[in-house]
Amino acid sequence: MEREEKQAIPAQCSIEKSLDVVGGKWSFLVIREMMFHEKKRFGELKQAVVGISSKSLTDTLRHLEASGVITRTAYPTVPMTVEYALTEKGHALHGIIHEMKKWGSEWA
Amino acid sequence: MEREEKQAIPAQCSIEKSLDVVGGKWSFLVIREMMFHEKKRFGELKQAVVGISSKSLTDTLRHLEASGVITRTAYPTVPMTVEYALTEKGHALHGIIHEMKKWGSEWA
DNA sequence: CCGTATCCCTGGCGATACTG
DNA sequence: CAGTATCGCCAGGGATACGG
Repeated sequence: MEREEKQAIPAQCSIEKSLDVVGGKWSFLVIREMMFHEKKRFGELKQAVVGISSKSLTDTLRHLEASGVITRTAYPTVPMTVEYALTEKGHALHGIIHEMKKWGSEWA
Repeated sequence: MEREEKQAIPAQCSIEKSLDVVGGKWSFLVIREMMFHEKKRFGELKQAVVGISSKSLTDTLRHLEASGVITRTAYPTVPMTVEYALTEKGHALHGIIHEMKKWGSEWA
């Protein structure tokens, strides 16, 4: 029987599940921006998240989108216009963001 | 054009400051263990945090210690005994851990 | 404007062996 | 037991160029 899963990465506790979504290097910073602005375009995010490259931003956005945390909406304008927004699941991350801001301001 | 001038990379908002402490790959999982057990020895942590290597655990512990989140106490027994514990600053991370557990259980 | 496609290099690990 | 030292892999991510 499968009593034993992979010994490598077995038990997905709630924290591990969260980390799988927002554990990336840039995840929190991207989400933070979106939480404060409701809608964000690619270029705006790239400017706001200081130091991120196009590739890393794309990767982060794709991952968050696949995780159901954000939505991507493309408008057939010329040039192209794309807007990203938090889903309900994404907005629910507010508690974590809030606690991190709080701890960072008090202790770090 | 009239954008708020955020300093290049070192723009340390509260979230970035938090990430600098607990943004590591294993940080949250190590802290989680210590938050539930008050005292933890090296070997216990290595068993509890499934998949972590000695090197990564050492690196994580050193970083957390340098950040003032945990303390390291070595007892001159044979063989050596070392205990790690959260500081007040470390215990203050409870809010973040709690929110991550909550979000992970509800959404992930 | 919003990406994707390459190239390439760093460093983050894991594995192993060894020490106090 | 609790690390340190060393090697080596390979994925992450930066830089650049280009396509829709």
